[in-house]
Amino acid sequence: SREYNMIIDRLCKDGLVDDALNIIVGMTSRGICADVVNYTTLIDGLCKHGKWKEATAMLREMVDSDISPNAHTITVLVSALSKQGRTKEAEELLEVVEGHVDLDVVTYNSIMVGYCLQGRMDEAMRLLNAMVDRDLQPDSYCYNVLIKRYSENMKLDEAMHLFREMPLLGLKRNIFTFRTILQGLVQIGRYTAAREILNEMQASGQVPDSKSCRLLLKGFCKTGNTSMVVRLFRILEEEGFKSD
RNA sequence: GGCACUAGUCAG
Repeated sequence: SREYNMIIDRLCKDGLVDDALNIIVGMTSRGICADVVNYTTLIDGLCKHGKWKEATAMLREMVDSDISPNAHTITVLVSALSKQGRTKEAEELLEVVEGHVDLDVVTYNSIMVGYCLQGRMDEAMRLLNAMVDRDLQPDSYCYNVLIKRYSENMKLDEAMHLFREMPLLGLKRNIFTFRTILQGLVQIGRYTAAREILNEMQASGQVPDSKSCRLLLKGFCKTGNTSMVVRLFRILEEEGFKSD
């Protein structure tokens, strides 16, 4: 069934969801039982191509075949709803399945992203706390999303607070975390803070990626900070001017 | 018990 799933997934990601659906139909007609992974993969494909009706039909078919949805399945649905701004329905779905399905951080994060997209950061933070309440440890991914949205909304104090909180919770700040916070700081002209973060980053052994360097370079060029410009230029040089 | 493995989160 793994082999089938690789095909189903490939077809879905190539936009051939109808063909993917036919694979499942073909499986059942040959007496091969599609499993939760197969259904989830297809439902994800259907959701991502706007075929919500078909997606819910597949969910029903799955449940009718006595296959219980798992965290992945619920995440796929919740994520689709959230991205359409249907966060209320997404939360309702969670309420229905809580206690039956072991939801994980990714599931809650998907709704959190939905609230972020609506600019409802208070609700997004509520979801972060909901994870903790359910004994789920929010991961770097969750924090990166929040930091990014706070930064984009010019709420750098909130963003910085989360950024500082990460190591205290044992969360590793990766290249995306740093890029996001640097982007935010440069955007509102907090160059000194940006420089300090760069120091911190290098002190912790992280190499700033070229995107981070370039956005910093742009900022420090504007302020005429020659030493920083030179420093950033050197980092870029060592990386060989990659264009990611 | 450990590792690996086919699906999910704005890291476009």
